[in-house]
Amino acid sequence: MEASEIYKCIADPQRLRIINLLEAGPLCVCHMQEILEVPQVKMSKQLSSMKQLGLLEAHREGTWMIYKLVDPVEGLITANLCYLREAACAECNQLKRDLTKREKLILKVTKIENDCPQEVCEQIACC
Amino acid sequence: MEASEIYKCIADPQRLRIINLLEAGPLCVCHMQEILEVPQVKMSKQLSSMKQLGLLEAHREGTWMIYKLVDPVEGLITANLCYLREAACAECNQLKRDLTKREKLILKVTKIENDCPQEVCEQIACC
DNA sequence: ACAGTATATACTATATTTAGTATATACTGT
DNA sequence: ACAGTATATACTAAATATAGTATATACTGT
Repeated sequence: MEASEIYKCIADPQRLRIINLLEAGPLCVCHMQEILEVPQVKMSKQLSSMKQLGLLEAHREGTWMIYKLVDPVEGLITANLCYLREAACAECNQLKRDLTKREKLILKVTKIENDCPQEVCEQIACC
Repeated sequence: MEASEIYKCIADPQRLRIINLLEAGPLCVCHMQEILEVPQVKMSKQLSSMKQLGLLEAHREGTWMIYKLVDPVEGLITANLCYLREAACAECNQLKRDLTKREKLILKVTKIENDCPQEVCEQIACC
């Protein structure tokens, strides 16, 4: 994977936010949509481009698609997330807020068992 | 300066090479052109966009324009150059070759005093 | 004032990226 | 088989970025 491709990817704030979220653990599309407040098409297209690039992988869990960062995470990604989280800028605050929102959402969906069947809850990070 | 703007900038391999060169010291446009082997227009336009973005600054020295990274260098830039130079990838080798070429060029122009008057030689890094 | 060198800009053509609407696919529970 | 939910894709319009040619500007030395 070329460095320039990775930079192009994270040059889009929305895509950077996706990576930031996934670094904390796998998530399904609909939850990312909810956290980032973007329309479904946009979410889906961005995820698919990042998957194609080789940064993400996905598997199906019922009707959900669960996305996660490939393992091992691309070093350039890790280095930049690490840098940005330390920095004190508007963009970085956004990333932190997203992580908080993620925590809350996970707590919520974990409690409503109808929204998130037990066997799924135990397997994946997003519920 | 937004992180995404910086990523957009270094997402272009050519611009990354320029930054990599300037991190080693100021250079005039024609020398960068020679090292990177790009047409004058392209060089000039890229430099001007990076200057506008606030990454570079320039001053005139006779007919030459000497470009350098702003001081202090944007942290995100430093962090990424640092990372890339350690990495073992095609792009990174290119960056290293550019620095070698820069050394050679500087040695050369320093010796030919006609090409590079003494008072300029002492002031700027590129000759 | 003029020729030469270095650099920048205007203008245009072309390619790339992004966003939106509509539609398709994959799966679940009834 | 059918309705509902989640996700992906095709197609199109619009915005952005890039590259090339020609021309302009800034300076130097004669």
